[in-house]
Amino acid sequence: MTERSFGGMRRTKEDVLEEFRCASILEAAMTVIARKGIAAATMNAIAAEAGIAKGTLYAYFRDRDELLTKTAARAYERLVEELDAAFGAAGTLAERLSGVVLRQLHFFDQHRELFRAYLALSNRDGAALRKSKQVYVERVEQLFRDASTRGEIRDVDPHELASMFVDCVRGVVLRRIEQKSKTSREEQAALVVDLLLRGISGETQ
Amino acid sequence: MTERSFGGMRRTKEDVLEEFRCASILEAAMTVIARKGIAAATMNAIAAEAGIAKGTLYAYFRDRDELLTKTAARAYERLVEELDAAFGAAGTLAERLSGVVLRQLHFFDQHRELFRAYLALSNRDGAALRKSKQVYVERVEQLFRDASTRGEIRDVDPHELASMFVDCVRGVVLRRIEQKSKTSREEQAALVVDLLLRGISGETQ
Amino acid sequence: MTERSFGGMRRTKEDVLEEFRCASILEAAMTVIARKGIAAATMNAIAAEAGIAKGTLYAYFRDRDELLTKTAARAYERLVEELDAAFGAAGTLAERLSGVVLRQLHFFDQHRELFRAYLALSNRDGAALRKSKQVYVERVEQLFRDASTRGEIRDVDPHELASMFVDCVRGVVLRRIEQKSKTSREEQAALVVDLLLRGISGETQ
Amino acid sequence: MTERSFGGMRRTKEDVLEEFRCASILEAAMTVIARKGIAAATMNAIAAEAGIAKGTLYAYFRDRDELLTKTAARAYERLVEELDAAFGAAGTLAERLSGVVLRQLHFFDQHRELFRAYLALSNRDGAALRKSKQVYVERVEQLFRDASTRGEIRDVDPHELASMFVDCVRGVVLRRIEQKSKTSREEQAALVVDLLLRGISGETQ
DNA sequence: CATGAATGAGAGTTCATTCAT
DNA sequence: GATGAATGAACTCTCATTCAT
Repeated sequence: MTERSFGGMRRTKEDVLEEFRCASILEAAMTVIARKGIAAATMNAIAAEAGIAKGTLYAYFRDRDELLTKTAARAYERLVEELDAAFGAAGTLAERLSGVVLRQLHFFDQHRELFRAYLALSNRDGAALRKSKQVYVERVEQLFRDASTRGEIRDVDPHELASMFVDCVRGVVLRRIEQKSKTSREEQAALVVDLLLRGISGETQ
Repeated sequence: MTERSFGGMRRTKEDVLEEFRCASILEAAMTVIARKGIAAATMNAIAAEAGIAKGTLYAYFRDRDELLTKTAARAYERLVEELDAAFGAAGTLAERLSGVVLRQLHFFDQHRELFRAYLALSNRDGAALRKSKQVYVERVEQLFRDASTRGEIRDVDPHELASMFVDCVRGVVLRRIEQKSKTSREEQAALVVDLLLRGISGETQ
Repeated sequence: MTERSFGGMRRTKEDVLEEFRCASILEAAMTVIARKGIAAATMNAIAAEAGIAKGTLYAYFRDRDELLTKTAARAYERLVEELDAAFGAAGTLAERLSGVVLRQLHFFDQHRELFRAYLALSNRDGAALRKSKQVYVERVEQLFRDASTRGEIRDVDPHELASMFVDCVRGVVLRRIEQKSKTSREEQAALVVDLLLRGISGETQ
Repeated sequence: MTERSFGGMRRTKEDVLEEFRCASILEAAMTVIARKGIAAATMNAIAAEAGIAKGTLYAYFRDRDELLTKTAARAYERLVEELDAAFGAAGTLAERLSGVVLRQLHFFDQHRELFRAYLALSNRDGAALRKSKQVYVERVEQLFRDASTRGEIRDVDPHELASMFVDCVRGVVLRRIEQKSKTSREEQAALVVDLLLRGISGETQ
């Protein structure tokens, strides 16, 4: 059971190292983008931030485009990881949605810089990015499907619904960061969810 | 009636000319961005599109950044102009919102390329842009204020409401363009407005 | 008859300027290549030699490849210009060929550095180069055609003949430069021509 | 019979190994150059072709320059080996020269790619290359010396003669490859030799 | 010794900006 | 004021070379 016993193990070891390097480069890219925007995220700057040589970047990513696209994808993954617990929580739709929004507000309150990276990166295109974005949206979508199954909500295209929800939350975070909103996270989360659930029609309902 | 007679007039004349030049440069910038994206919108390309010399751009804009930011601002103005009639129309909130969404979907269906410019430009920052964006949001906001006054809707922060509405519509347009949505504009508009008004809670309401 | 009289004239003026710039860049390229070889002929080095900025090169040549190929073409043109009188001279084939060889030896004795450029450049490919090379070979070819018409030589494919002549002369120049040959130009020229005309068979002929 | 018993033997053994390694690296270099040209012959590509690690190249060659120069030298050696039989054959000068040309045409018809390597490499300088080139020329030279001794040809500097012959043959091969000549190898060989022997003067001889 | 990940100097190229005309 | 040739800083990307494993 030594490392030598299984060739596969050694392979894995190298893979782990490579993965680790990739990850720290992506991390560095996110940091730089968060700090100075995407245009200033030069290969030079990213390499410096990662503490490696410029040329080394090209050992892990074909070119700048691939690096940035994968950075975007990684950013979405990070968000999904962060929200995983919230997505998996039990409760009514309202409770679960509130949980998600709250967690997201919390996450970006703590990693304000990261949000700049999201905005800057989310317009890029590329299969990898689209896939990661999709994963995120699908998690939200599932919440609505569940609620639909349980008869909690009326019948609406869950993909469109999830997309709109995501758009709204993104906007809320943006405004929160820009305007240093004084409203508490809880209130903001409640507002979004309340609107979505009850709509804005007159009080009589 | 010599040129000297009315200094003020001449001033104005020149101003008009300057404004006209500015406008056509911004127009050219939007065209280029729509066609090839923001990265390809070099000073060269914009000048060529505008039919003037590269150096002349600097007589009207301090640098590329100012030019792009003002282009973004102008893009929002264009949208507001386009939607002016819809904003001013009479009717219930639902009717008016539907009108706005519909008009916007229609506008971008016809000027699909323009939407690329919006996306590309909307993340820039700068006072001019913020102001134009704000004008757009405020027009929406007013719709909600009116409805609130008339008791059509319950009491919700109209600014937040308007912002979310804008976010949602933008998302709808984006998905419409990306996925070449088959749903009619009318259906999509109705869906958005319906959701916003009634929420998604169970059918019983 | 002022310059303004003819739009065409002004046009020409600009063209002349452009042509002049191009020419001096090509000159610079040849100098650099002659001095350090083709690999060291970087855009930087060429620009420095020409006394202009690196970026300016790209106003006159699409990229390095085009610049180098045109440099090669220009080098052949120079040679042809240099040999023009010799090609046009009257006399027997032997006299004319001797004149050509002699002139070429003379030319490269004076511009020894240039020869390095020829060697370095002559292996490149590209239509422009091929054409200029062809012009050179065709001038030689014509000498043989004339001689053939006049019955001075037996019937041999003149293109092949010219090519071989060119190859031989090139070799002679090369050896002359490398070994700092002590033989006089006249002797060397005579040798080449004599060999070509009489061949090397036994004295009895 | 331990390893220590014959230091000399071990030395030799290692030398053989080293020589073998060197040879296969040079072989690999030639293959790469023939396939993609000299510019694409990176240390990486050569190592990959040779099936060894990049760093190992530096155990056998000081740097890229030495490797390429020795590759050029090796290329000449290969040619000489190929022509060895032809050089050693009996017969008149005409027969022997024809044999050499024919063999060379044959060799490059079969290894057309190799010729690219020759052209690309032949302009390099360095003692090793010069020496190998010289060996090749000297073999040709010997043919002329023999013929001279036997009174077959008139008295001409055999080195110059050999060099010109080599230049001509190179040219013929080049044109043959470029223009996919339809003439048979035999005819082309005969032409070259005939010209050299009899010259081109009028038929009357 | 062989390896190949890491290095970093330096290549080609682009383009915002300036300024003499 | 308009022009566009010229600039040169800055960018992406390559690759010969080194050195810890």
